[in-house]
Amino acid sequence: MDINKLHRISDYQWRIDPVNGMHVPGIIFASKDLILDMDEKVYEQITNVARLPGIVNASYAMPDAHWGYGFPIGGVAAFDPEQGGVISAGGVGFDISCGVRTLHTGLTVQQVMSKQKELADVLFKTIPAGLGSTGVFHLNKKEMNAMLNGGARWAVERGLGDQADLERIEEYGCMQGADPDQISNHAKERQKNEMGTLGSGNHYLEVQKVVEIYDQNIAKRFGIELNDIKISIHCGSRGLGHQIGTEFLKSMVVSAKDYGITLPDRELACAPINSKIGQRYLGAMRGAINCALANREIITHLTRQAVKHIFPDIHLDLLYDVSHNTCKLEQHEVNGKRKNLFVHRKGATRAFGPGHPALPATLREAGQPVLIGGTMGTASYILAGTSESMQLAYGSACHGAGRCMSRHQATKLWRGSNIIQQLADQGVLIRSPSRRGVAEEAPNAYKDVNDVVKSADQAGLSRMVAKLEPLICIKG
DNA sequence: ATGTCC
Repeated sequence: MDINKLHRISDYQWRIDPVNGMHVPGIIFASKDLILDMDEKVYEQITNVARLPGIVNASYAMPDAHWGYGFPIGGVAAFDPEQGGVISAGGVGFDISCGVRTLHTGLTVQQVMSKQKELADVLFKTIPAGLGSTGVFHLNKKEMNAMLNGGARWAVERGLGDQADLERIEEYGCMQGADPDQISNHAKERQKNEMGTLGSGNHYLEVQKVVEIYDQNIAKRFGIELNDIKISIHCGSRGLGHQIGTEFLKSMVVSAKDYGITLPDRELACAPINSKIGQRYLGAMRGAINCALANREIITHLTRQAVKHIFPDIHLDLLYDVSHNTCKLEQHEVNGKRKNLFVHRKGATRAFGPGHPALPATLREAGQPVLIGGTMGTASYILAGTSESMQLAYGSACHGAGRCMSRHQATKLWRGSNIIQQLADQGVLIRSPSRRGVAEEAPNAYKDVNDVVKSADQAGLSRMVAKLEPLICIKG
């Protein structure tokens, strides 16, 4: 990106002044080097989002921002329903409520390393992964609707998770306001055999080691110590979310004209929040959020079973679960007034600061855990939401490393088998049904997660708490 | 991301 088009506010905050129909400025939170490496398309997309009706404050981009469908991935934008604000299927993304959860294990590095291969194999055998993978649970129509309404709470009620997990999930594991009637039978059909599956692409399950602590006080509150073994799960709403996104995107392109909305880009198809289709999408998307929460809960259940095969006395407790493709109704202060806003986070993590009422009592003083997934062979990070972040971008932070290369380009440069061998030499065991998938996800196809996280910390979006490195990765 | 194109 041409940095000369931006105004420097600080080393980690840059502004695009509103021009040509932009209602608000654009704000990018990133270091100069990360911005120089961003595609020019990201600039275009940030400015296009700023042209949508009812946008409040600014169109934001997180340090891991890259070119997405309509909105940039790493984009955050909030809309005011009282000012004609819109909701956009492309602003949420296709993999609705894709997210990360991290589990404590209580295992030592020695325990895991002495059983590294066995653990990798049993996890790979137990957790279905890959494109089109199906699970051991099959939902009839009634159960499908119960799942779409109940989320992780539905899974726990059926013995597929712990009650204690629920307070460690955004929305306490159940997104209110889901409307399964707004989800097509086709979307439900695609999902009925896919519960408890990882999926493909950048989705994974990782066994990780805590290698660095940056904030002892918050780490202690989160239950993180140096050399701890954690397990992180990254996946979303599978075929259901994708189908909902596809269908509503088409409908919103058509309906935009009816509502007098001029789209700066077809991919930014959207509808007024206070419109029939806007409300329908909201109900469907909330169902997909519950689908992703239930999916991660079931995968957690399967992971607990798998780990018990090798370590019978170990039980995994949930640290936290974050979603990073959502649109949520939240209260934020705008010019000194509390406003109800619909906050789109696409490839961006909610990062509420200390004291926020949405956080459970056990985490409220520390701030929300922000779980940042790396790539195979590189680090993941745990951060904490800050008070400052609430003012900067509605309490939001980055979500991962962010791609810097297309999947196609990656498969031209690398072979999956070589990547797996290289990582094995570094002590990281990979298990995947797809060699090509591994090549597409090669660590070097991503930005340096260390730079991304440092920018998020320095910009004030979140505070670095701990760094984790992978030992085992089950890759979709 | 995705029954990797209805």
